[in-house]
Amino acid sequence: MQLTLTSENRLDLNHTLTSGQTFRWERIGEWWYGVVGRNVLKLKQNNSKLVFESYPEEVDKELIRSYFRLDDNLSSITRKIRKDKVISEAISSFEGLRIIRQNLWECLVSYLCATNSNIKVITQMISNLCRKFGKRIVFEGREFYLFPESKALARATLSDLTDCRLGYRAPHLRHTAQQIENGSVNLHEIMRLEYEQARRNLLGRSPGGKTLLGIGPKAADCILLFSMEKLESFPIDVWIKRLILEKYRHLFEDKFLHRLASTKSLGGGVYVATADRMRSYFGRYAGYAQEYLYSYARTRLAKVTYSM
DNA sequence: GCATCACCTAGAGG
DNA sequence: ACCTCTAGGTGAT
Repeated sequence: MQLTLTSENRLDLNHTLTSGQTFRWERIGEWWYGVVGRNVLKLKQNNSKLVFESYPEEVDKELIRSYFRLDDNLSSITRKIRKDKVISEAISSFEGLRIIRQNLWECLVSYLCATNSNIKVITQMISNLCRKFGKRIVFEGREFYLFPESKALARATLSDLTDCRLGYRAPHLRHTAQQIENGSVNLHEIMRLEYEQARRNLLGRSPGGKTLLGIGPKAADCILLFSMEKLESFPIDVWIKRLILEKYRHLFEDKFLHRLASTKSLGGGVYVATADRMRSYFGRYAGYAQEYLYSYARTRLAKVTYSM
């Protein structure tokens, strides 16, 4: 099957799949292989043609369209977020980079695992989880695994999870899986709320403690952006922090910049204030701006540690 | 609220 | 060989 891209729904598969949003895609030769929902997907792009296959079920164009958010009018969005020279250069360097529409549960687990880690290690953790708890599918002689159901992770023993090299995240993940499984947290309901309200729910505290262990402001923003349709969400990780301290100082007061620079990990207050400012600057598609800036920062910015 | 600290892990650099 | 640091942070005190 194939799908024709137009200037309205331009897509760059490589930029999109290497942007650190998802941890489940692998490039083998000229094809990208990944697992989406119940199927293995195999994709390649020739200019405006997107060729795809799937297994075991045949997926239709609509699934591809939805997954890569091809209904977002990218040229209109980039026009709206192109506020300055920095973002402008980022957009030009990564044309066709899109936000991927991820599954709620998979996204939650992925970003719970992503705390204080790096892409390579995160990919390994997720892969271990899928191999241990997900359904196996053999396609073209290769093994693939579906993403495990919440039930499977809620029932998992702690040692099964630590075997997946999750480290201190293992009890967080099990607790979170149990909250989902017993219905005390309903991701679909949270998704229906407005950004602020949804974020409060993800970070929420209940009398007994935190509802979703392992989910802080950064992880919450990623979940909101990648799986809850909150395109205004602007997650701040170390790369975006570096970029802000280098290129967007003028948006903040000196005193605040000093605080931002001096804290190794962004505490709640500093994080929220920074993210709020960036959201108000870029507007309702701030999340797209963040993705372009993130790719730009990772490839262009020198690695400097800001500690004053 | 706000700092400080501990925490799994793999890999790089001294 | 060993340390130390870093990497898409969060939770407890």
